[in-house]
Amino acid sequence: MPKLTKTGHNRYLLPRTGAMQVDALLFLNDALRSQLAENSVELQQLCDAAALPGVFGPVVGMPDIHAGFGLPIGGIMATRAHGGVVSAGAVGMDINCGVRLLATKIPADILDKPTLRALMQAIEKRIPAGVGGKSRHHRLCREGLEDALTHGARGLVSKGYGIRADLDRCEESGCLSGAQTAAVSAKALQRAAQLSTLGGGNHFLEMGIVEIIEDESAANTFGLEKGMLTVLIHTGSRGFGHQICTDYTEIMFKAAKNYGIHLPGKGLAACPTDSPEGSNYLAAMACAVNFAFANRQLITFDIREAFQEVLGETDLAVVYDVAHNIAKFEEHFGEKLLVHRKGATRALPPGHGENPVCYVATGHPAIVPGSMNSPSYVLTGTEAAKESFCSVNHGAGRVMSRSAAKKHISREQFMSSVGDVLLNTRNYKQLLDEAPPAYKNINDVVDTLADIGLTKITARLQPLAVIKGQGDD
DNA sequence: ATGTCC
Repeated sequence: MPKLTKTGHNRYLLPRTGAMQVDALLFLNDALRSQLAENSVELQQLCDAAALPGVFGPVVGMPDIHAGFGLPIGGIMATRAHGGVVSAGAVGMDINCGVRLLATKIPADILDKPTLRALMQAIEKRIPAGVGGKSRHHRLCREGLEDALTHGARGLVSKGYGIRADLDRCEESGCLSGAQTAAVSAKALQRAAQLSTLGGGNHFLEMGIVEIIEDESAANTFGLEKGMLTVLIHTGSRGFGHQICTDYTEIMFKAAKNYGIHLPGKGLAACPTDSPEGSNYLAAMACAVNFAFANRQLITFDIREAFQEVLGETDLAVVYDVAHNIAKFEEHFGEKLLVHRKGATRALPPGHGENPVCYVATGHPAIVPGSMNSPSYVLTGTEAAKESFCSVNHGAGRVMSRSAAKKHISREQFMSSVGDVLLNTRNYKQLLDEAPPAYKNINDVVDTLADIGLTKITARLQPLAVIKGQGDD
């Protein structure tokens, strides 16, 4: 493995060596660099990805990088659309894990704690959270599933679960083309009954306040105003996407040798993009992408209903909905590429034609969720971000494994790290692996990119009330 | 991330 070499401010390189076809490029400040061990798993994973056939360099590591299954989380791997490979593990288990931000016209300071608690309860009553969990929209899951998988949020809006403006403010307008349910296993389809559930792990629903505005003009365009209440939805394709990743990792792992592909491990199992295995994966992946868009659309519907019940208010406007685990065909450096973003958020620069019409002048918002009491960010892409295939980070990134967090974070540390934020804690021990000390400092992570012009900060959101999925104990 | 190992 090559030595991690500093090449500039907040900039490191793993120069191509051995089987690597291309370099790996990382963005780290001094604090984040010191948290990354030489020869660490995440660095090895970047080098492994750089050795796949048809990879178009560099493989990129974001400042929130940490070890994942195959490609690290916080990793971007572009492959040639023709002559390259697609890897299920390089998209991730939670296909189209992503965030949707809603803006309200409600000044956050008029909501006292009992009102916030009432809103939390009205939301929790409607949206199952935690591992497992069955949808309360049973009829939709039964009769509308095919439509949700092929048309995503668009299918739901046409059924009355939202408005046209919601779709205008979603990546891909809430529907990724190319979805084919025939490419999805029966086992995965069974797990699709989780439509409109939150899930566990790092997923959450959060009410927050627009605390700082750094780019007044972009904030205006996005409908964000200082002091106003926001709602952030962080979830993905649940057991459905998980099953598709598992299924196709197995299929690709077995088929790779037929294409003469040497795999560094199962996590990066890959097949040619135009092979039957590769194109079937992309057709199934699109179903999971659409499932997640539909999931966030239904959750939006439920949250609007909850606000109606408690406040008599349904004016919750979608600011944007963006994936951070996805593979998409895009053009970069004049080449047609398949960009795998795993724990990385697309951030197109101003003027880029793929922006939604309403956001062409600013570039679409790239929404970066914090964790519990950590702030979330609204960012935009820049011309300089073309270096990272128009991508920014996706969160803070783990600094402690789940098991290490459960072992080392004390009750006192947990309580003080949560501070004044209202949390639906049933048993704090279940939330230790999600507590802020288990993560890197999100301000460091965002500043690492902002300092070198790879992104521009629009606004910072401070959490007020957070709903996390938990088990029964 | 995940019916946290069919």
